[in-house]
Amino acid sequence: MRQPVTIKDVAQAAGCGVASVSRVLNGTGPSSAELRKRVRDAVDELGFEFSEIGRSLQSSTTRTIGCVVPSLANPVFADAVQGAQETFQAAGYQTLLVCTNYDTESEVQVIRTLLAKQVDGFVLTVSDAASSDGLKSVQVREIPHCLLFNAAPENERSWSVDDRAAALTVAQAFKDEGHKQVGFLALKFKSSDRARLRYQGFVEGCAQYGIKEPALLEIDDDSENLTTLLQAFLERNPTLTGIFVSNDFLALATIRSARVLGLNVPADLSIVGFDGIEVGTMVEPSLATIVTDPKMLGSGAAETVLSIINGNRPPKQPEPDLSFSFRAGGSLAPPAAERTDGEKGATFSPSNNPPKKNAKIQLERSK
Amino acid sequence: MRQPVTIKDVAQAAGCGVASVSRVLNGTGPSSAELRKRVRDAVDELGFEFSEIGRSLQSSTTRTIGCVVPSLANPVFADAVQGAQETFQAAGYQTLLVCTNYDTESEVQVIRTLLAKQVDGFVLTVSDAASSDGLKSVQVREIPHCLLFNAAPENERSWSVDDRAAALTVAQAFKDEGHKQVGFLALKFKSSDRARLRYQGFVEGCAQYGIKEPALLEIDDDSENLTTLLQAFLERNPTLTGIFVSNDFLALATIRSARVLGLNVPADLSIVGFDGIEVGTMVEPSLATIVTDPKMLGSGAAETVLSIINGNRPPKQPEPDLSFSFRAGGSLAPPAAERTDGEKGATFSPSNNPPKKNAKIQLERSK
DNA sequence: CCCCCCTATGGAAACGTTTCCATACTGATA
DNA sequence: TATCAGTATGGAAACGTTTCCATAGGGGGG
Repeated sequence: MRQPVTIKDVAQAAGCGVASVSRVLNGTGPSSAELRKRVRDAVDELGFEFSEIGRSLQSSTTRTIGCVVPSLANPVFADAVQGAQETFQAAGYQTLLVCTNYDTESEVQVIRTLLAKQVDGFVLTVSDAASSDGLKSVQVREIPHCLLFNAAPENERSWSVDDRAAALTVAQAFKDEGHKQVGFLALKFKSSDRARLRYQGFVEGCAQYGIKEPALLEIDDDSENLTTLLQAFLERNPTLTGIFVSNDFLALATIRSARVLGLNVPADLSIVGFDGIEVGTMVEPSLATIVTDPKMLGSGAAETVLSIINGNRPPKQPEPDLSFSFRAGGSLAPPAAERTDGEKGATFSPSNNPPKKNAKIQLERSK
Repeated sequence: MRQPVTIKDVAQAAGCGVASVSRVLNGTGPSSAELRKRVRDAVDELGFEFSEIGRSLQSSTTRTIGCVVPSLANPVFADAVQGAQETFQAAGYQTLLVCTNYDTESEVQVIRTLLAKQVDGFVLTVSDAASSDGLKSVQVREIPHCLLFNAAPENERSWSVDDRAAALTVAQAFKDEGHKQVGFLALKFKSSDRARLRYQGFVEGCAQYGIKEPALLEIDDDSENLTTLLQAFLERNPTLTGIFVSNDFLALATIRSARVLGLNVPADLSIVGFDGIEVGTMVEPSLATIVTDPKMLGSGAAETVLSIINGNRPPKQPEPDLSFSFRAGGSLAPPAAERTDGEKGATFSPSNNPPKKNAKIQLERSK
């Protein structure tokens, strides 16, 4: 590695002072055409590029933003990060990304590290916004920041889905299909204020719609033995007809496990997810879920941070109750006992995009 | 934002010189117990933390790595980035992440920016390693780096799947099922050396196994109208019985489009994907695909960069032909005309995890 | 003709660290 | 007692920029 070509080398090669080089290259301050040429020639010859770190030291600004999320394995966060990163980049900022793996310990530590790196701002999804030490460090230093996916505590901004309201909607959907007893399944329940809010809203909604208080299944390890856990859960709650799963990915895994257990989704067990990832529309039956727009949220949080940095008014975010929508899908249907069409047990009945057996193209291809 | 507490403030508060503060805090050089206490007290009182940028200027090291990938929307890259990031973080390095959105223009530009930020190393997935200007900039500056997913040109290291060999395997799988004419579907074909290698290997494999040269369907826009394009493609190639799709996500979308067109997968059209994303095992029929381990690749590339930085021997990567495996799935089966079991047209026949209708749990729940 | 203002330029300070070097003190050895 | 080794400490340079300030020359207005 070699990169010892500094502004001084350019100045020497061009036969002028460093101040002149800086002025010419940055277009700040006057300079003669002749000097400009000499400087540019020297730059080309030496392949000079400014070092941002000298510049940062002087301007005490790094044009770098810290971005902290639990994981990229969940496409919700991947999309959000991408949205934030694009927005920042368009404004000339780079993004320093860290995943905490839902670990509170490392959450506070990485935030400290980013702080030491003198980032100009933060976009963060913390495990619990109300108690995060990492968030506190950011607050006391008064670094521009915005939460993402977290419920905003007092005096904080956050771009997020209204988890409680969304969960209410799910409860209503279960009610509309005639379910009387349902469950709630979440990963990392303890370390996520989002999962807690969803559960809370769901409990509330069930009460409101006359559904029995939902049974809670909380799993820690990464769905290694989801099938076993699900089986035990269903044996403990034999009259359950539906489960609200706190994210789509886990919901799909749950459907798979249900199948392994010989259950028909949705006839024996309805599943509703959360997030609205695209593959949910590609599977059979399609996944009923809460649709969100993570990329927009990430981008919005980024805009908010930029506005704080620039002293502008922060952008308006969508109304909380418009931050999500319910998407019907084949994985949610009336429980088998409730069915009126006698279809009980009809496994894999197509529930979206039903094949048109006689479609034009098939005829054409039949030879 | 306020953070004007520097080592000088600490020195003043502790009544000593800055050199002593540095020595005490970094544990370098001798110091008296009494001084140590005074310094630590001052630090606590002022809430001092080192600024990495002063340190970087002095040490000409940033403990920051540039990480460039096309997109995070594809879980393959998200996983790889996560793997790389974790490895770097464990070694005390932060990751500066940029997505190029498959745009060559911005690829070179962001690399320049990262270079100016004085990153200590790079992990990159470029659109075409053989011709990337961005990669060249990194090379001439002799910054430690490692490619990821790209085929390695001369004198370059890369952690990647052997795309060509994997595509050969796919061709063989099609042959084994009795397919005689197949197609290849890819997104961003032009701007990805990976897709090109897969195509090339597939063509080669088809020739080798006596399959007609595969028809190529290349789509640019994000599968907006995939169904229409697929329909036109199938009309142009009416005897096609299978398609190799260059990534799993697109493969799932293709299956959906095929269904919309009234086709039965796999009876009318077999699909094989590439990547091995987990949801491929959750859908019905399950997706036949090439399984890779992106997180491992990302982590490996990171290890390689670290070893270059530290002057160690780079880690050994898995043998090219062990970098992937074929996963059978319900989306690949003999073409309908070839079938011997008379099952033609049996839509949605379960192909994995077949429901055990009389499983214990179902009996228990039947009341 | 003097003064002032404008353009062009360079020197030097400042940003926050680390580290080299010098100084001062303490015992211990010769 | 003089010398030496070792510990404890502070001053100052260096890292690569930007920017303030000073200098210098030239032209125009009084």
